[in-house]
Amino acid sequence: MSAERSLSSIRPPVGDKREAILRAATQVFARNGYFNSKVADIARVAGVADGTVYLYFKSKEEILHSIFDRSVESAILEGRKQLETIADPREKLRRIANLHLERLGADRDLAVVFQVELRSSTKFMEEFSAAGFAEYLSLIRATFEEGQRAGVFRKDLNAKVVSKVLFGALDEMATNWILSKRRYKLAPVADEVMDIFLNGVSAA
Amino acid sequence: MSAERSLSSIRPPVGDKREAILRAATQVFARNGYFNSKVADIARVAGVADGTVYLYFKSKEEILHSIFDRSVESAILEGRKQLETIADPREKLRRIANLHLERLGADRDLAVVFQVELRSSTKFMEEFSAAGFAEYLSLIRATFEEGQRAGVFRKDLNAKVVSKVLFGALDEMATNWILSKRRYKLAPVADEVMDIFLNGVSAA
Amino acid sequence: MSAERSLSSIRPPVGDKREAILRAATQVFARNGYFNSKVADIARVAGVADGTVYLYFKSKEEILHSIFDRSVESAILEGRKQLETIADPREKLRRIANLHLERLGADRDLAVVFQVELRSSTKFMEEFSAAGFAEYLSLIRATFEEGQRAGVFRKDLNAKVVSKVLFGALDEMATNWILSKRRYKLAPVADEVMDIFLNGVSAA
Amino acid sequence: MSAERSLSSIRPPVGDKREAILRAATQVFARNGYFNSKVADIARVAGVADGTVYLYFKSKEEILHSIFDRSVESAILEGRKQLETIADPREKLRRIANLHLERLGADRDLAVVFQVELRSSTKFMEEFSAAGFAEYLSLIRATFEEGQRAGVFRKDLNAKVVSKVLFGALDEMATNWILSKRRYKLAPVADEVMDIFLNGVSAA
DNA sequence: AATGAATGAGCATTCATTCAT
DNA sequence: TATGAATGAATGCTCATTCAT
Repeated sequence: MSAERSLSSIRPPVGDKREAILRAATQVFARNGYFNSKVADIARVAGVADGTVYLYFKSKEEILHSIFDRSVESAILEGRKQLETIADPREKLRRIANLHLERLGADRDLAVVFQVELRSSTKFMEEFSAAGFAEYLSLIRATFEEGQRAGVFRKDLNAKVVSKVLFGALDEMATNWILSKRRYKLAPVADEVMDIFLNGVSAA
Repeated sequence: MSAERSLSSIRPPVGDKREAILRAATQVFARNGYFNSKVADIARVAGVADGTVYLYFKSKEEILHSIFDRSVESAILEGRKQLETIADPREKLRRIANLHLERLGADRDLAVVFQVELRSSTKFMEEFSAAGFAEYLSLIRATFEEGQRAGVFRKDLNAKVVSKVLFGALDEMATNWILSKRRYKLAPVADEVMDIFLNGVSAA
Repeated sequence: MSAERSLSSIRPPVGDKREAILRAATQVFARNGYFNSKVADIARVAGVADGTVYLYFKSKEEILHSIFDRSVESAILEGRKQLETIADPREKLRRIANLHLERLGADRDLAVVFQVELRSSTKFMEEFSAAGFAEYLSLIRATFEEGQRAGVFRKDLNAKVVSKVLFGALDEMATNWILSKRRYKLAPVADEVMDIFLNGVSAA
Repeated sequence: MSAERSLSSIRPPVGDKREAILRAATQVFARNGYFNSKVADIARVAGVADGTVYLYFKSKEEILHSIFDRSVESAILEGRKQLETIADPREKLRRIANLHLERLGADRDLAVVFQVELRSSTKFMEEFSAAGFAEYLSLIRATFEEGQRAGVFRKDLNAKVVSKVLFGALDEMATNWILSKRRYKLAPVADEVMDIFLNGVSAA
């Protein structure tokens, strides 16, 4: 990486502008809302011309999709990687919860886009749901089912519902954090949620 | 009733048009999204002229607010009323959860507006949060605290977090129901959620 | 007239509402401009319902015409009457100038409508020109020609141009008075104008 | 010049579109009146898209202001320049009068905008008055005062009133020319006006 | 690849006018 | 006569997208 940087010409590396546009869009969408954001604003913040945006993205909507895709993809990758080193399903779920809130807590603008802007239309929600989101829920469900088989989680519970309950609880924490006037750390909230959740789903 | 109708003048009852517009807007917003909905569409569905909408509402945004206000107000009223007849805090929370999902499950368009359209902008979310929503969360929290004092709920839990966990779980059920291709009854899901939740928060 | 008044019922005399609407319109047009004035505003100021305006006038434009017609008509009538008692053409023109500025100076709103609003469109200007205005200019011209025949005014001048010069000078005084921040009496300005004018047109 | 043209790119010169829009707007305003003119009409006549108008002007109103500003500015510049070569204050005023009517007489549409459209609202009149118009009146007044000091004009006259009398007379000539069905040259009328005016204000 | 001037479809809102009562 | 709720045509302006350079 250092070699690449030192060798690279003054011209920015390929993909640099694409990144800049995604970062700019995250900021602009978070502060003005998707529908009130102008492509020109994104271009200005990214330091490129309006037309340049269309060299990297087909439309304003595709930018929103890309923000989502990029983040969920990396979240799932990192999640899977970390879970490999953990054996206990309860610890696995704790890890998922922590990662979930850590990531959102680390980038407020990104969190706003995820918690607010991505919910703007059923159409988008459906695509959103169809894509990485389903995979994310699956990861939770699979982990829970693993725990059911291992006898650490109640076998009478519907794993699908359980995974939604956990996701919903975490999602609500993130949304509340965004909207809260008070400034507090989001990640630690994961422990409180897991306390309730694990107590609710653990086998006697 | 038939007598009343036959005697009443041909003129529609006061508030008829306002109601028609709110109903039409709920449908239109639900199907196209708030930002993609045209006031002309709402007027057409409501069976009035475009200009008539502005005799009852100051702006398109005020229509969205009115849909929210009217529904939350009636939900809280009904909730409080029903809770009066119940003593057990666990049963109270079950009742809240049931009402929550029953109401949304009874009107898919309204549910879409609540679960999707009302989340479209931080600005609206903040107002939304500030208004009836905060009151709704309070109702849950107060009920939980009542249970803590009565010794039925764990005293080591933060009531604020607990109320958000419950709300988040229910909210997620509603959102999933809307987005689901499968058609199922939403209200019964409340029991599954409460099974996990109450198990998680009940005192040993 | 007194008999008529004392005999009239509590109900306002016929024409009362028409008058009220014209007065209201003069005020509203003067303060907001013709195009920015709403018929509803006029109705409110006149103390009648919106629809009532249309019982007395065919359209908003007709109200403007009526304000003009009524005023010019009465101005010409009064002008002719007063001129009958004067023999000297110079005095006659002085009288016309005084009446012109007295009338406008007596009702600022009316003056604004005359000096500003009535000039808003060539279409209106043309009609305006065709109607009473031409008659008014004729009155000035005839008086001047009378003076030429009597030998008091220069015979080498074109009476048409002269009448426009006088009208233009008076008109400018009125417009300036309206736009001026300073509050001063308009009528006395007539003497200053006539000093210059008569000196310019009088025979040696 | 031909070389320059053949070498210059196909791209039109900078300011070309702005000029085209101003010219088109002058024509459209003159023929339909400011309030009845649609921005779309202006765009069509200028040969540009509707949106392009807003790349050069902030609003429809700004177009009107710009027409006025551009013309008055150039008129004052040219006026001052020509006056430098003249010594006699009487000749200077004659020159002003001639320029005034020559300019308006040379572009009927522009004249209509000046004599009619710019008078449409007190608000505009006030701005209009405050801006270049005041400067124009000052130019006349200063010239008259110069003549008073030189002993060629009556010292008993109020220079402010005198300048308005002259402006008003010229203004009326322009307005009448616009409204007249007959087609005649406007500029020569200046001499007739000045004949009366100078006779009226000259010292014995 | 990059630019940014140009495009033109799209829409919330206003308000003169009508008409059932 | 009088009302005022209802109408619906009309338009300034925005902004995502294109494309000549």
